[in-house]
This record gives sequence, structure tokens and C-alpha cells, in this order.
Amino acid sequence: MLFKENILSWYETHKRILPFRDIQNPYYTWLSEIMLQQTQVDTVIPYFEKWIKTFPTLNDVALASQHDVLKQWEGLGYYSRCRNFHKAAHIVMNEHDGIIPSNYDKFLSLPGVGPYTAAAVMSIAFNKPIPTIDGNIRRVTSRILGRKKMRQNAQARIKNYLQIEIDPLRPGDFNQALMDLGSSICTPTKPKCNQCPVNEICIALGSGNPESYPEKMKKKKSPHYNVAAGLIWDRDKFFIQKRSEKSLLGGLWEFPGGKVEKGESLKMALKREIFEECKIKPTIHRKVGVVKHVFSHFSIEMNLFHCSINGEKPKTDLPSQWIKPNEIAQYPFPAANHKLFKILDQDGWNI
DNA sequence: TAGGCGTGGTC
DNA sequence: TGACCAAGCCT
Repeated sequence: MLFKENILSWYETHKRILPFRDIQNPYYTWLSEIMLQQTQVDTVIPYFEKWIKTFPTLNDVALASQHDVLKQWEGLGYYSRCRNFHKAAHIVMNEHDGIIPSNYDKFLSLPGVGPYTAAAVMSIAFNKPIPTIDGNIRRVTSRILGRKKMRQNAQARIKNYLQIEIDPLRPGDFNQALMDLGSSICTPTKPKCNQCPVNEICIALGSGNPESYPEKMKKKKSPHYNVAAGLIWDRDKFFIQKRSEKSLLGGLWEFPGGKVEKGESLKMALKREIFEECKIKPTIHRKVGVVKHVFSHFSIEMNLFHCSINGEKPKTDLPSQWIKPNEIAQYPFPAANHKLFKILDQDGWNI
């Protein structure tokens, strides 16, 4: 049985038409691979199309402000991907004459580009026979080779195996075929082995329980926090501040506030947080709403209160703005804030 | 090297 | 409905 022939002929009949596929444009390939990190194809498509419309070339990305690129990324998550891509665009423009490097090591050295992304861009955009190893391919090869433990040793073995199997004439298609196989047939649970083009050589299937490959890692339970935030009004404008680039949700805008400490009421916590962040003691009015939001490693329940400032001026080290409700669209906010905006829109934004 | 880093979909 | 999952990278 010919592994790569079967994989590629399966791909020909099953591949999806995607806006970032079959376009020989390294910028499109690079951007899509960054967006696809830990993110499903259907989520990425609208973001990709909107981004390309706003920034048709890599030079447009380099010329844009971080604020503007984050605005386009808003809602996609893992915002360091966006900040790193923005930095990398500058490097390509300034140090590579605007040409995306077609050399693996040079491309790998760009911020936000790791072994997966470098291999994907090299193989898809530059036709270089370098195998990609992502979550899908790790699972597919774990099952084909019958290796339950996917640690350092196995990683090298996967690479060796794929380096031999990869089609030197169509390396990009080969890599994408294996990833598609992993996401549609060789799924983590309930794999559709009867539809698999390489089921005859799969050791995990032969073992009778392919789903048990590879061995799953135990995950830590993530903590939950109560959070209070203030919608601080001065006449028809409210106060927002920008999060530090190095923090969680770095570079996005938010309302002042923070975690509720043990023994604190929501309003006590909010007064304390606003004083710590802005050095003012606002009057806290009614609660606007509560939203629950799950992050990658913890969850929150955010309670938003209307506040007013009694003539005081907030003093903050972070960039800040007074904006009107209709100006929200200009600022990149995290998803939890957008949930609050929905509540505010229904509520009429009135104190 | 294991943990930090978002979000939306699925069951 | 909580737990898991999805085309990783950085520190």
C-alpha cells in the first residue's frame, strides 16, 4: 500500500475550497497559518477575509498601528499571535527588502513563527519538502505507527517517518492532506476508520481501540474568579484603558476593575480596584449586568456597574480614553466586554 | 519544560 | 453543563 498516493488521492476528492488555499501568495499562507494555530478553520475564514480586505499586502500590515491590527484580530484570541505577526511584518519590510524569506531557518527566526508554521509556509508557499507536525498529524501518525506516548522520542520518530513519506513534488498538498485527514476522519473521538484511506496500515486500528492513541494528558482544573468592573461616566462619555502589551489580552481596551478578594463585596472590590488603577473614588450606581466568560486557563463572572466621577480626574499609568458608546467599534475589546456591550445595547446604556 | 495564552463548538 | 477539543509559540 502506497501511503502518500492514498493520502493524496483522498485529498483530491475531499479537500475543502478555502480562501487561503491554492493561492500562491506567501503572505496569505503565513497569515492563515498563524490564524489557524489552535483555531478551527470555520472560525478563521471570516477573520482572514476581513483582514485581507483591510491589509491587502504585508506592507499594509507593517504600516498599520498595533491598535489597528489588534482591531482586526479582536475576538480571535491568543493576541500575541497578532502582535508577533505585526512585529514580523516590520522585520520583513526593514531587513528582508519586503520579501518573505523562503529559507526555513530565516523564516523560523521571525517572531511568532515556530517549527509548525515555518514548515507549513515553506511547503505550501515555496514547495519545499518539509513535513509539518501539528496536533492532527501527531494523532494520525501516533495511530498509524501505534505509538501511544508522544514525547520527545516519538516526536523525532514522527519527523523521520514523514520526511521519508512526504511527496517531494507536492509537499504542501501532502501536509494539508494529513491535517485534513486528522480533522475530518482520524478525529480524537469516534474516528471514522472505515473511511480512512490508510486504514490497512494503521497499527492503532489493528489494536482494536484506535481512540486510545495517543495517550491523553491530564489537564489541571482551572480556577474561577468573581470580577467587578466599572462603566465610569463623565456626562455622555465613559472611561476605558488599554491593557499592558505584556499582560493577558495585551493591547486590548477594557473597563477599570478587577478580582473580588475574599471577604469583599462586589462594590467594595470595585471601589478598591478603581482607586488602585485610577486614584479616584467614584459613586457606584446600579449593576448593568453579569457575564460569564471562560478563558484558556481560568473562568470569570464579570459584574459591570455604572459609576460616576464627582468631578475627579482618573490618574492612570496606562493609555486611556473617554469615549461615547457609538465609538466602541473603533477600539479592540476582549470577548467578555463584547458580551457586556450586548447587555448595554439592550439596556439603553442609561445610568 | 511545563505552564501561560482566547475563543467557540461539541457532547 | 462542565470538560474537552482545534493547523502552536514563547518563556
